[in-house]
Amino acid sequence: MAEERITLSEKELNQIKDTIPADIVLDNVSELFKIFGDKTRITILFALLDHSLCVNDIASLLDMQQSAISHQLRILKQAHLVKYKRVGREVIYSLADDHIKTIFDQGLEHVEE
Amino acid sequence: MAEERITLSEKELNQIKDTIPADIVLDNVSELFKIFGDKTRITILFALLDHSLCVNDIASLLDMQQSAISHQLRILKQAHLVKYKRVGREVIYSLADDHIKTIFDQGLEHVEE
DNA sequence: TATACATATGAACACATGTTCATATAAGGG
DNA sequence: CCCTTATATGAACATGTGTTCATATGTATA
Repeated sequence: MAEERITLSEKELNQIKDTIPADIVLDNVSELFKIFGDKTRITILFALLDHSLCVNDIASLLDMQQSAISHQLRILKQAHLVKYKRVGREVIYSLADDHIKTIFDQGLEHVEE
Repeated sequence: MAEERITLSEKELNQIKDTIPADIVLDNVSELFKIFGDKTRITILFALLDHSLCVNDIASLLDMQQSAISHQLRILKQAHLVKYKRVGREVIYSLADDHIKTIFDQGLEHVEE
């Protein structure tokens, strides 16, 4: 009986390799998801889906210290996921990107299975 | 001049709180994204988008040790992101879910801005 | 300008995470 | 049966991460 070849040849491996996104893209995508992969941050983003909020209100909503929220907002800022404007003493944060909702919806769908 | 109220009242905060998904959902969604938030894992998933692959071939593709790949596959298994079947000595892994591609596409879109 | 309020930030700490190494388990071939 | 190949797994280790605490910065108001 002819042996069934399971392990791929080098040529086949190279063809598959070509279908995988470039290294830099993999870095950026995993970096993006890493940011979503924290409960505090994703809760902040969900809260901002429909409302612009100042830091203290976010801290109240999540029942967390203002400092912890500030640290996380800095991370979200650096990833261009939120934007902000100063209004008097307060700083109002809002979402920077429309993809976020779509990504979350897909995540929710997967989770709800 | 009437003071402009910026900070939200407790009532308003509660209304916003109601729009945020339940705690358990936030746990699950952040857990899901946390899994995507690792370059090795997301590369494995990209490779599996179009092909079923055995462990060694995945290790070759990523140029990583078999052990590291096995550990990551276990995590992907536990999250129901991949499924597997044993074929002789080999174990063939494939994607378990169709949402994955959609989520990745959105992630790529965000990154490519 | 002194004080209070809102936010940001650095250091420290505890905890989580990913890889490696060694080895166990599983299966097929001689 | 023994040997080789394929995969899984536990322990150890180094590194990364999120929160807290203390404090700095920025802004308004008395």
